[in-house]
Amino acid sequence: MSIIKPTSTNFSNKKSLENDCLEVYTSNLISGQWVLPICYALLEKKLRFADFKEIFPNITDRVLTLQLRKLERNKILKRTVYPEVPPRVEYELTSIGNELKPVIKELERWGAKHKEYVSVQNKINGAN
Amino acid sequence: MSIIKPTSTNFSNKKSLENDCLEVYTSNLISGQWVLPICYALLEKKLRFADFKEIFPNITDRVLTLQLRKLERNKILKRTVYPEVPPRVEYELTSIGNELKPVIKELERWGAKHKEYVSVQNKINGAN
DNA sequence: TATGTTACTAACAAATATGTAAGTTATGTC
DNA sequence: GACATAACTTACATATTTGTTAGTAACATA
Repeated sequence: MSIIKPTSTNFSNKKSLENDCLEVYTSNLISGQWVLPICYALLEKKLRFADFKEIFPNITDRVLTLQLRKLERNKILKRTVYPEVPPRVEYELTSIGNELKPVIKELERWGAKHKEYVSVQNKINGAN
Repeated sequence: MSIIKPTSTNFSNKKSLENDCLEVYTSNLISGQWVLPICYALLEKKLRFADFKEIFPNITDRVLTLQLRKLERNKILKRTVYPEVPPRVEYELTSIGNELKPVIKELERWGAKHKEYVSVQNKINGAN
């Protein structure tokens, strides 16, 4: 999400891993601090740039733009610009974007279980 | 995965997002370039340090150590050191680690669909 | 006493992601 | 003509992750 060097070890490792492992491919598509929350919000309804800033008061214009553009590039959302002034831009999930729902649900489900697991383990081991 | 500043904007955003969104919580736990491949490999059987290096020839000792330690810290895997020389250390998934299987499957499923979606879209739009 | 083995660690460097602050654009309304 | 507006962009700074290279420990065996 910014400038990447197609010649770096990092880049080539990333590419070969995402080629070999579909789960890494997906993980790379939904990486980015605000990507999942953005998709989550879009599952409910289409949103404008300013809507996101209201939902996520701590995101900056720059990072919001970067993450939205990445999602657009990967066809997870569609960006519609209305030729008005001041500009109006709407973001909505594509069909494959909408299909992220079960993925997100699964992540949530496991996350809840993990939290529970950790708290139980900590009790057993008498952590404070 | 290394030194983090608990006072940075980045850190506090991350924390508040993972508090509010379970899917972000999970995503943060399975982030790290080699984490999912490591877990994937461990779903089949327990492995030693050198086994990982054989499976992933491009990972370095340092990064492998970092990622394994992160997984251990988060109780996704268990590290067993045998008091021998030369040392023998075995890594295996905990029960919650094993439960990552359906998560991984879901990520794979969506990834395959996404690849298909993108290729179809490209045909429609006459991309070369 | 020197060597080999395995699983690391340390010091440093590069790459990538995120954050800060200050513009810019185009046009309708005052 | 000056101003407000929404959705950005730019230049720069910081934070975090990943990679490179060169060790280290501890003991069994040669």
